[in-house]
Amino acid sequence: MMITRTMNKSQIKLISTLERVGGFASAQELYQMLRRDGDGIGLTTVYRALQSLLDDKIVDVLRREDGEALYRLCGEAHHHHLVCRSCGSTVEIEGSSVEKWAEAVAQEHRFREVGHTVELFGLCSKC
Amino acid sequence: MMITRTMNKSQIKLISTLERVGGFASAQELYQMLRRDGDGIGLTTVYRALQSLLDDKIVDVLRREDGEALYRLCGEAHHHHLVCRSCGSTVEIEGSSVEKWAEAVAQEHRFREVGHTVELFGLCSKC
DNA sequence: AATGTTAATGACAACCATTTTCATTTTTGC
DNA sequence: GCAAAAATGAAAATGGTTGTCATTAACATT
Repeated sequence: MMITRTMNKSQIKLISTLERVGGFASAQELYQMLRRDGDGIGLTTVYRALQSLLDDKIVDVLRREDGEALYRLCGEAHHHHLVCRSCGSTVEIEGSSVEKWAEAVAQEHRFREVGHTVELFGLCSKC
Repeated sequence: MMITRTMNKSQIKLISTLERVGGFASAQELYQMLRRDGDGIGLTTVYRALQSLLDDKIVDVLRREDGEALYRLCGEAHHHHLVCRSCGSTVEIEGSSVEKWAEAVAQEHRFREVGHTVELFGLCSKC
C-alpha cells in the first residue's frame, strides 16, 4: 500500500513558486508573486498551504532577524545560510560538522525529534 | 578617560529582572513581572530599554519558534540552547566547535560583523 | 529654591504578520 | 447529477512590536 498525500492546487502553486525563488521567501512575498502572475489566490490560502507543506515536511521554515517567517523547499541537501543584514544577499552553506554536533548534543540530553536553526547574519563584502 | 554608559532606571530594572529569570524571557513576560512587583512601568518603556540594552550589547536576542523575541543577559560565556518544544524547558549548551565553524565560514565569504543563531528545538525526555 | 534644558516616560494609536471566522465555491465519491 | 467534504477568500480579530506626543523626571545653572 502506498500513502498518497493529498496535494491540492494551492500547494502545488506554492511549491513551484518556491522552486522559482530558489532560496527562501516569506508568505507575503510568495503571495505577491502569485498575485503578480495573475493568480487570484488569497493570503489565507497561502498561509494554509504553507502550513500543510510544513506538516508534510515538504518545506522548512526559519525566522528572519525581524521575526518574519521564511519558507523554503526542504531540498535534498540540508544546508544553512549566510545572510547579509544590509542587502539581503544570501550564500548557501553546508555544515556537516554542525549537523553532527547538533545530533550529539541532542542524544546527550535525551531529546527526541531535534531540529536545529543555524543561520549566520553579517555584512557582505559589498555593504 | 573612561566611557560612561548612561544607564537609566528602566534599563537597570530590566537587567535585574533578567538576572532573576536566569534564562531568557520575552518583552511581554518581563513587563508582566515588573507590573506584578508593583512597578508602574509601561510596555513601551520595556521595549525601548531592551532595545538600548541590545545596542549596548548588554543583552542578546533570539527568536522563539513562533517568532516572538526572547531576551537574555549576554553572559560571560556565549552559549546556545536546547529547548523543549512541548514544555519549554531549556538546556544551556556550549559549542566552541560551532563558534569556530561560524567564524571560518564568515571569513571565507568575506562577511564582516557576523553573528550567528544556533538553537536546537526538540522534545525532552519527559515530554 | 527657581529656571531652563534635555532625557525619559507611558497612554494610546498605528503597524504588520499571522490566524480565525464564516459564507461561498470547488472537488470528489457515488 | 447530487450530496458530502474539502478548499477558498474576504474580512475581522489577534498579538507582538513600534511610533506619536504630551507630560514628567533629572539635572545643571543661576
